[in-house]
Amino acid sequence: VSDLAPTRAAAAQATRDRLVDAAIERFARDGLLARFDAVAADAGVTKGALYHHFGSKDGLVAAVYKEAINRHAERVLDAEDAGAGRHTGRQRLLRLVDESARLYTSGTPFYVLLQTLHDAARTSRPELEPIARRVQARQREHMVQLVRAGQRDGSIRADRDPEAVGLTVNAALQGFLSQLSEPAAQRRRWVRKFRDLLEDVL
Amino acid sequence: VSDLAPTRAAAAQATRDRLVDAAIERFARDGLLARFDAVAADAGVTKGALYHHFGSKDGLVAAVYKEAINRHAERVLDAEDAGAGRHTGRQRLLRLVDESARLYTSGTPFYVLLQTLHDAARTSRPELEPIARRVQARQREHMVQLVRAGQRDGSIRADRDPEAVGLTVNAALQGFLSQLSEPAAQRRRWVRKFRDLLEDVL
Amino acid sequence: VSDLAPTRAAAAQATRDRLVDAAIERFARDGLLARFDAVAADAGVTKGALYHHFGSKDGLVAAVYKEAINRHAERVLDAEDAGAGRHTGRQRLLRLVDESARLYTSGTPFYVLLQTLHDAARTSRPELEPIARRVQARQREHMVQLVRAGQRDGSIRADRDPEAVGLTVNAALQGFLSQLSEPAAQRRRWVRKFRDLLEDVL
Amino acid sequence: VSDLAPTRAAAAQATRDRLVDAAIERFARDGLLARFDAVAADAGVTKGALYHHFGSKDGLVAAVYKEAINRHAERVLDAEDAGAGRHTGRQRLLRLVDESARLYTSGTPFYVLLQTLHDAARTSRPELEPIARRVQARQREHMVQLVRAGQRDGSIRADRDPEAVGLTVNAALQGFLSQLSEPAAQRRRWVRKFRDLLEDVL
DNA sequence: ACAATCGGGACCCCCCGTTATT
DNA sequence: AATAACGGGGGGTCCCGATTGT
Repeated sequence: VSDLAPTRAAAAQATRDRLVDAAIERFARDGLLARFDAVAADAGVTKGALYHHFGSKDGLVAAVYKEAINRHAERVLDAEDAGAGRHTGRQRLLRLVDESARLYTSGTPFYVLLQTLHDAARTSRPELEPIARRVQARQREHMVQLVRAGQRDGSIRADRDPEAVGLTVNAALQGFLSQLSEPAAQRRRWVRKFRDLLEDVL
Repeated sequence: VSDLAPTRAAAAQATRDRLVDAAIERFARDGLLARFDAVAADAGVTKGALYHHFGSKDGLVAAVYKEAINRHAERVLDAEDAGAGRHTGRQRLLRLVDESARLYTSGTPFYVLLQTLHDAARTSRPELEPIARRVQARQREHMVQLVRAGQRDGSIRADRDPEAVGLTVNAALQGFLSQLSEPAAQRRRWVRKFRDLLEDVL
Repeated sequence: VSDLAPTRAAAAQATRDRLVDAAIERFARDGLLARFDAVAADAGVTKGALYHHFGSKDGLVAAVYKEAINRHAERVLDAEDAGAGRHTGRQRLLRLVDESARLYTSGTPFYVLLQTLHDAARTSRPELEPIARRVQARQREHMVQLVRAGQRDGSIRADRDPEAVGLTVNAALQGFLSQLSEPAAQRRRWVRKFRDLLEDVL
Repeated sequence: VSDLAPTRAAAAQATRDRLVDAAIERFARDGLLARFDAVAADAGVTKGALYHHFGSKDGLVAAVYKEAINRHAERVLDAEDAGAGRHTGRQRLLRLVDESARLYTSGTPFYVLLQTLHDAARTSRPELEPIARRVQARQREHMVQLVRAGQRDGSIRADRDPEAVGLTVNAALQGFLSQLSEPAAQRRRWVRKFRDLLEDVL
């Protein structure tokens, strides 16, 4: 008749989503060491449900990581193509830099968490490494593609090695943004200086 | 009296050193979550000694962090002034990049640990933050100084903003080297490309 | 209507049988602490079905115990009357000893499980006790009957107390066969020695 | 000066002993599934101390098993040599049978526990197997020795195979006494009948 | 200075049972 | 009849720190 009444599978999916959301918030505030059932309690269910959906705490962390990555990617890609006027490779590259800086320095719990997850993947949680590798590779390739596009449309100097430029921009951006201990204003100032240098170099 | 026989204080210092060394090795292998008495056992003493010297586990971690930073700084500064010929700012900057890359991609437990400590300082262990801030600040300033020196001796283009260049090099280096999941060869290749780009830009 | 098409009830019975079979295998391998849904998964259904058929885990264990006892009894009684020639009480008694030894030392999961269930009935699972008592009583009586039959047909010395002999044979057999930790060959050697002694004593 | 003040090591040993005693009582009443800290609480300490002394619950169970075996062995060996008059092999063998029956049918928690531990060693707790094997082997050998001694001193018929007799007595005894579900009076009656048969056969 | 022992809390895992659903 | 989601409690492990002794 109608799907006004949530079907079984839909309700389960909703629960799962609530759990991921709750985990993002809780992990962002308390770190990845946050208690297992605190997350469940935040989502209004019990540990049993959490265990049912994710199998273990590691499973939950992995799910959160994937979800966080996807949400960030969506935002950044949206920004890249936003705005009026022409979209040269150079413009898109700079917009990506700006938007990444804006988001990561926003100080929102979400980006604190995302940074934490990236770190954990490299150090304390090797099981997240494959996920991290994939997202890093995708990001690097995307950067290099933007440089190549810029060279094709004439907005970026053709005598630069596109791979060198793309990788460097990516690395510098990461380097700047991972200095979480510095105040956001400071980091933004650095990125601006970096951006100006970039304008000269491209 | 005489210090031919090792004084009580000297013996204590020796124990303390052994503990720090053991902690570096153990943390490098098992991560910072390694057990408190595993470290002590490695050093041939018991937990009591550790507690006596460092007060708490956090105290030990902090001591290890400081020690690791000092050891790294020593090595890198040595390399910067090594070699024959003139030591222009440009040369010293490039040597610093090379040597940092060499060390961090060496895969030795020591550098795995150092990276882990940097990460922990910004995410899971806020008490390490002050230490991290100081070392980062020193590193950034040192980079900028090298660029300025290069501009004074004519080895680096004078129309670049020295702060922008120094900070960017520092950030990019960190970005490249923190990708621990990538094979060392890969990371070294990236740094080489970065170095070539740098030669053009400076 | 017709029962050409398997009726609902028949399908249910088939599921029940599959569950018992799966439980025998799983319990034999992992012990009675095996997980509830592991059994169900082995049978290709979920926990719910198990709960539906047996009410609880204890219910399943009890059902398995009864089933295992029946299967064993069938085999042993078959063997007792097998073979050509006369079937004196003595012969039947010795055949029962031989066959029991053969089966329990076979090392098949089934007999490992049967032994486990006997043990559990007397220690950790008092609810199985009534079942165990019945089967033990039946076994003892059967032994004594065989001795009495042997005395009637002249194959066993008449001056022995039939109850003493029957109970002792039963007990000794249990004692020998419950030494699961010893290699089967060892246990079989013991039973052979016991059999030889028995030939002299009967 | 004096050891009135309990030295450190002695106090620790006392704690350890209290823990073993508490575990014996608790396990005897509630089975081996008894809670870890219930034992500790009974002994007046906390889980931490228990963990310190035995490493794990399995470690505690193993320690309890060993201790229980030793206590039983002491009692039974004492009884074997007790009483006035000559100590022929035959007498000692029969006394051992009597005393074992008396103890195991005493219904004391201690012997319920001992039986439980024997069972667990063969089924649910393979890590106890080595301990069980050793004690069983010792018991078997002891039985056979008694028969041999009896044959040497003329109290037991020389034409019996001593190994067959010893092993059979041992096995039958185990078989009788492991029928925990039967009332003690019943089991004692059986053992008496067995004893009478034995008198005829030896 | 260092050792040995003990206190104690927190947390994840585990798994059984039940309910709503088809 | 059978499923899948969910509730919910309990236990062992772990490990830091404190105390007491030497």
